[in-house]
Order: sequence, then structure tokens, then C-alpha cells
Amino acid sequence: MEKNRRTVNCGQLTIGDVGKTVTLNGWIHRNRDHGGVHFINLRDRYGITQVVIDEEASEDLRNTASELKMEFCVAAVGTVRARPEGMVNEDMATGEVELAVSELEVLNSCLPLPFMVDSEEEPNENLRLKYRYLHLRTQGMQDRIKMRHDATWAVRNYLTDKGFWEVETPTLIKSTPEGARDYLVPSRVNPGRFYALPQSPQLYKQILMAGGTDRYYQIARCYRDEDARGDRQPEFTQIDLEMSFASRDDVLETVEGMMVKTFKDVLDVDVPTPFPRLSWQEAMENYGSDKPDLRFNMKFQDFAPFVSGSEFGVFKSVLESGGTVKAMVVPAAAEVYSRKKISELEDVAKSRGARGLAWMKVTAEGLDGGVSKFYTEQAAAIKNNLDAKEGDLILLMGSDWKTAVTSLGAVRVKLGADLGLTKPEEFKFCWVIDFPLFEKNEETGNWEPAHHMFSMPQERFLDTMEENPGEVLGDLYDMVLNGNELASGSVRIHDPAIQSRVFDIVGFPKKEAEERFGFLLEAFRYGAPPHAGLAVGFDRMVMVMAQMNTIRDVIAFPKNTQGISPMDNSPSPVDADQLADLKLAIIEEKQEDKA
RNA sequence: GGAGGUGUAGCGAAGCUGGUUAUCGCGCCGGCCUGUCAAGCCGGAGAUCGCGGGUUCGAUCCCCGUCACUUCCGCCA
Repeated sequence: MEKNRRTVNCGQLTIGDVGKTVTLNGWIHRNRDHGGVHFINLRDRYGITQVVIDEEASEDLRNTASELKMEFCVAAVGTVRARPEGMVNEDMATGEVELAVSELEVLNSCLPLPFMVDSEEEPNENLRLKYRYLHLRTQGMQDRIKMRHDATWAVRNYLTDKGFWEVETPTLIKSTPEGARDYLVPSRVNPGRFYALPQSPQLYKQILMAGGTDRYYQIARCYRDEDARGDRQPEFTQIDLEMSFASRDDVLETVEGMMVKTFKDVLDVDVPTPFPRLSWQEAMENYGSDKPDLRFNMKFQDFAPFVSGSEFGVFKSVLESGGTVKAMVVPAAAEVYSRKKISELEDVAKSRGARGLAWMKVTAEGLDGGVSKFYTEQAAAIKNNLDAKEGDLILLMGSDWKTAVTSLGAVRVKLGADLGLTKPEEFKFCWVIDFPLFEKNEETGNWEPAHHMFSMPQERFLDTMEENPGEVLGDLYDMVLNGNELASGSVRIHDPAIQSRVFDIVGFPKKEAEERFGFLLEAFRYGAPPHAGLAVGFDRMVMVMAQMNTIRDVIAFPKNTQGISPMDNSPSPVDADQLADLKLAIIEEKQEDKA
């Protein structure tokens, strides 16, 4: 390699380099053999340079050139020359020049490709993952991997400027079964015992606060053994941070600044601050989601005032049983949405537990179609009250509150996509705050932490939180971007007395608490400072920045939805010896079809 | 665990209501070609239509089952 090592890269030659003798290393991107003259587009990470083997070239050289195939890795030595008049390629950074080759060395050949590295058409995802090294060569992946790097760089710069220290925390930790399932790692030295991979560095970062670190961050890998989605896979990356003596607003402002800096540095996009703040209640009432997509409006409105004056019984009984009836006006959708398409929307609502989806279309005269016949008398009032205009579609949802808003919320999301209201190049941040601290488990009737047990109840609930846990709001906050939950955090409990009361409310035995995270509780008894923090889903953030639909497109080596890596075929069985070392045995699943 | 979608040469797709020699583009192989840049022209190879069963005179097409991928629900402190 020493001999034909590159002296320049494939993206840097310009007209000013004409006459120089240089060496390029790269891949055969395109190969155009005209019989006489032979053109090669040589590609590396930095760009593409046209390499020319002239007719006058030596037989040796011409033979070598004719052997070249797609994605061969080669070294080309030659002289930079200006392209002939009229032959300049305006679309190439190096389009004014070309390399007249004097020596060509094949550094490595390439098998026939399973798919075209340069194609407009992407092969299916499984193939992309199997041959990840090839897919990583594509411009799209190169751009996204760079974007991801740029984003980490911006984040590290910003947080360092703000006085944060990056501290690593263990990845072999104690298993804490609440929350997501843990990935377990057996201990050979301590047979029968297991480490867990961290779902987040939560406990450690709080202890860092107790340890006087004051401001901590970490670009941390986290692991959760749950089924994958487009925005979720077994291992993912968080920008985890925590601040001592900080209020909620300190954290929100710090993170807003981090987003501003990151979007500016990486995309040259100016993100306006402060981000709008919605209470969880508002988000649910208006958008039916705790991660509302604010790129389009279509807020829900209360339809209850029109229910009693109508013969439509379904909504009446909903209200009588304490439920909610919501209306959503879809602008200019009456024409586009046929019965069939509305029934598709209804299916979405049903998948979220709704019994149905009522609708009517707004005409110049009044209301038409669907359930409109029940509301003819109130048509004018409805139009006026809901601010619905001719050609609009009104969707109505009646159910218990939670089902009503969440199912209509799902419909809203689908409409946003179908109507082209969710432009990927638009970035609408918001904060969702004031989450309930406790949720009732409908099956057991017990109170459970909505986030985790270390989040602080808001001060006004402190005296009375035992009386009605369901009404207690926590100092919790989520950052939402374009309908994606991008970050989540809270002000933490640092007072052992309050912590103990929270454990009591969720019925978490003191003994068990001491066993699981006694070390944290103990730390709090040694003058731990008040602190607050949050974690940003880094993969999701880069996904939105790169305008992709799945985090797998911004992760170099992702797993598929089955948790499998098609490239290296993990997870895989292990040798009996390995299991024996760990004192583990595999339980074979029973064949149930034997009768 | 559940619901939907997809599965046709190496890749991306077409194949409408059952009858085709299973089509097209890219790639691959061979040949021609002095200025291309998604080069062009001529020729060629390459497909048990995911797999298994069924209906039918006949199935890529219809039905059932199954597998893989994917989207969503459940799950994700």
C-alpha cells in the first residue's frame, strides 16, 4: 500500500491542481469503456473524480482498466488535467478536471454485487442490513452517519461550554425488574447471578449529583428488552444529562439551547425558542396524544353542547356514563374523503379501542352525510361553534375520555400524513409538562408511577398527595418534535422522606426498596443536592433531522424488528462449554402439537 | 400474543377479473464503439413466481396453512 497510497482524495481536485501528479485511492463507482477512451468515476467518502485511460495508454494499462468492475478498490496514479472545452461537468465538485492515468493498481476486487451501491432504488431492508458494509457506501448512509457524528459533536461542544462533564457509568449493573424487561448477563464468577444491561444510567447519574459532579452528561447506550418499532430497537443511544441545584426550567432552557445549537450546526436550521409548553392535560384534550405533532392544527373541540339536542343516542349515553364527545374539523377534506376512506379512518380509531367514528360533511347549506340527519336543527350552531367551513369534514368521537381522545388522536395522526400536512423538513418542537405522577393500574387497582419512582411531585401536591394520588402532577417533562417523543425527564426526589411517601403510595415495600436501590437512598441521606435532568433519544433526534422514518436508517449496525442483526446473525446459539461455564441450561420448548 | 401490508431472475418492479414462450429497467456475460459522465449499440445467460397443501381440465393469480420481512396494537419505569 505504501507505494500507491493516496496523495489526494476523490473530492478535492480543482482546476488549480492541473499539471500535478497525484495518486487517488477509491472504489469504481462508474465504468464507461468506449473502446478507445475509458472513463472511470472513482469514489471515496470525499467525492468522485473522473479518471481517464486514453487510447494512447500502454497496453498493460488498458488491459488492467478493462478488467475493472463495479466497486473494485483501486489506486490510480496520474496527472491532473483540465477537461476539454465543453466537457466540464457542472454537477461534480471535481468536474473541471480529470486524472490522466499512468498507473492503475487493483487493491482489491469485488464480487458481483447483491445490489447497486449507487441505485436510486433501495433494496429491501433485510438485504441492506445483511450487506451493511455495502449499504454504508451509499451517499444516503454516508450523509446520515456524518450527520450523526456532527450531532454528537455539537452536543458535546454545547454541554462542555455549559460546564457539563461527560462521565461514563457501568453497563453491567443490577437488575431492577420494574419498567422494561432487562437484558441479563450471567456472571461466571458468581454462578446463578446476573448483571443487567442498563435501561438508562438513571441511578448512577443521580449518584453523580450526590457526588458533587454538578453537571453530568453522557452519550449513553441503553438496552431494553421490548418489541421493536420504527423508532425503537433493543439498544439505543441517549444524550443523558443531569443538573444539580436546578429547577425544571433550568433543564428545559438548557436543552432548548442544545437543540438550537445542534440544529444550527448540523442543518443550518434556526429553531425558535422558547418551545411551546403544553400541559399533559392540554395535549391529550386537544391532540389526543402526549406527543402531539404541531406541524398541523386540527385541534379537538368539545361536542358535548350539541349532544342533548339531538336524537343520536350513542353520544347521549356516552355523556350519561361520564364519557367525552370530541369533534375534529378536517379542513377541505369532505370531497377527498369518501365513505370508504372514512371507514379506513374508523379502523384506525377502532384499533385504539374506539367503537366507531361518526362523521358529517359541511356544505354551504348545512351538514350532509353520516350522522348529519341527527343534527340538522343545530347545523348552523355547530358550524359556527366549531369554526367549520364548507367543504370541511367533521369527525366525531364519543367514548370514555381516554379512549375518545387517544383514538381520535390516532385518526389525527393518520390524517396529517394522508393530507400531506407533515412536511419532514419542518421542525416543530414543544414541551409537554405537568404529567400525572401516578397512574392507576386498571387490573390491580394499584397506583403505579407514570414515569419512575424518583420523580418529584409538584410542590402544591406535597401536603396532600396521599389523599388522591391520581390528581398529583409531577415535575415531569417530555420534549416532543414532530410527533416524536424526543426526550423525557424530571425533577428528582432528593428528600428521603418524600421518597419514602412515594414508595408507600405505589405500594413498594421499604425492604425491597432498600434491597434494590438502597445505595441511592443511602446517598440521599448524605446531603444530596436537589437535582433534575433528562435524556434525549439521540437516534430519534437524528432520524427526524435526517427526515427518515426509522432509527435503523441512522444507526450504522441496527437490528431488525425481530431483534436480529442479519449481517452477523446475532443472537446466536452458544457452545455447550460456554453454558457449562455459566452453569446455565437451555429449557427446550415443548411441542404442543403432539396429542 | 394480536391486526394489516409485502414476498415474481442478483436488485427494483409489471403481470387487470385463473389459460402469456412469465414482461420491463438496472446489474451480470460476450461483442462493437475516441469524450463519456445514469454513455450508447448488438447479442446472451439468468425465475422450482417465499414454502406446503387445497379448489380447478388448468393457479404467479382463488382458498387454507406456514415462514420471512415490515407497519401498527399489546409491551416500552
